[in-house]
Amino acid sequence: MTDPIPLPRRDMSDKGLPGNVKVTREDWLRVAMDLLVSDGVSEVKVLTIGNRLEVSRSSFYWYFKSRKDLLNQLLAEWERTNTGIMVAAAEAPAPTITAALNGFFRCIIDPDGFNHQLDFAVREWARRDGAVRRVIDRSDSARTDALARMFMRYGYDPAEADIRARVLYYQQIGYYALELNETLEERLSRVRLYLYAFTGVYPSEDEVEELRAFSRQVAAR
Amino acid sequence: MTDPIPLPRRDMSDKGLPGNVKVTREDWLRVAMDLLVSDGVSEVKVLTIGNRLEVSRSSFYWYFKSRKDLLNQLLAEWERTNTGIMVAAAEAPAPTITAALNGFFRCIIDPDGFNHQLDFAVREWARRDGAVRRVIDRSDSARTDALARMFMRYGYDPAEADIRARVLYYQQIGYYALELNETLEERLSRVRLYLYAFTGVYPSEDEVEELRAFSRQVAAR
DNA sequence: CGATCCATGGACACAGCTGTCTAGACATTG
DNA sequence: CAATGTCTAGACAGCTGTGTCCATGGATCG
Repeated sequence: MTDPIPLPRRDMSDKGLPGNVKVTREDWLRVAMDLLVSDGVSEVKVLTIGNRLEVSRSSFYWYFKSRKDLLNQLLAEWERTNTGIMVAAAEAPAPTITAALNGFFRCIIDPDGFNHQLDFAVREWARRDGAVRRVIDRSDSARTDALARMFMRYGYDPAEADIRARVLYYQQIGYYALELNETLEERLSRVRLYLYAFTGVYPSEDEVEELRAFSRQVAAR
Repeated sequence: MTDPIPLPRRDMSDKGLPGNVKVTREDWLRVAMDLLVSDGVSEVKVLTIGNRLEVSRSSFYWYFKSRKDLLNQLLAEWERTNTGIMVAAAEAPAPTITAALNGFFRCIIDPDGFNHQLDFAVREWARRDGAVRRVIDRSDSARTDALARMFMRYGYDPAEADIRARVLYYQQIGYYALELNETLEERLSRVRLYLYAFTGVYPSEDEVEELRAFSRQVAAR
């Protein structure tokens, strides 16, 4: 982790950094992203980030033109990651619709997959910024379209596929909006009926068990 | 961005207000609620409200102990109204489950019913305030419980009723979270399939038409 | 060694918001 | 009429946040 060799220059841990450098541009971005995710855009403050990095606030302006400049880059980062992951999950091949839906839920559950806290922070941000609003609208369309195509691949007619995609996607966003704190077991106990409610088809026991196993495995690490 | 929008000043400049009085405590509350709904809790500022009322900011402190005092009353107002309306809609008698669901949607659609913008503003507020968070949790439970009982009244077994209530409620919250701007006709074209997706049962043509008629009537006024 | 560049810290100006204090303005009441 | 209570405006203090300016410290390279 702490190499005596210079160059890696991205860990805040020690002085692998040359000269007077204490933090990098990536450090500023990383802490800003953490703040955006945990506390919302209004808490992404130059002062706060500087304090966390234990670095003077004015150093910020060496790396970024302004606070707005920083925020734009956070938005670009969100756009680059979150939507692509969900669309890919919806497009992954699977033997049945319930198995395909499992793939969607795996992407939702996986901490390395869809970052719902980031998604929601950006969504809140969009409430007061028209430019952000437009970026989000594009992503929402891309996601629901991908989910509708998923249903269509398993024989749902386009109108029903569209509705089921919307119900599924809206429901998932709503689940996050509510910020419930269910236990893992509560959620898992409902897997079978959720899969049924979303598809109109009962999943096989193997499929139910597969999603439960995946969830427990994720929770364990 | 937040330019001084004048306006919501009361109609007749001095409507029987005695003496030097320009605005009432209710004026402060009303404008504060408008701001909460449209721009979120962070925009509920004493200065902003005072400007809109065209009244000195310092008058505020005659009516309220502090900004926090004002916010507490807005929260109480929300608690008093929004949840009760939705629970009542879920409990209203109806001949079929699809008709009962229609009742829920009517409450959602009616501008005098459930105020989703307020609901969402309070939800965002709760992200950074534990006390608000607890108030909301109570309401969410009350709402989903009422919806589950609605499904059970039409013969769904408790487990399935619970899931369908959650899918319905989460989906509705998600719909608002996305802040889509569909046209009325887009929404209405999906009524039949929505009713089917949520219940597993196709609604009668009369039921579909009844909700559409209600929507158009609301939109017209 | 000295010139140069990168990165930082601290001072400063400025803006927005909350909350306090005081001097009044105006009706009501005695 | 005058005393009282109710409401308001404006000045002021204090805090937090952004952005600019300038001096300085350290690594690197000629």
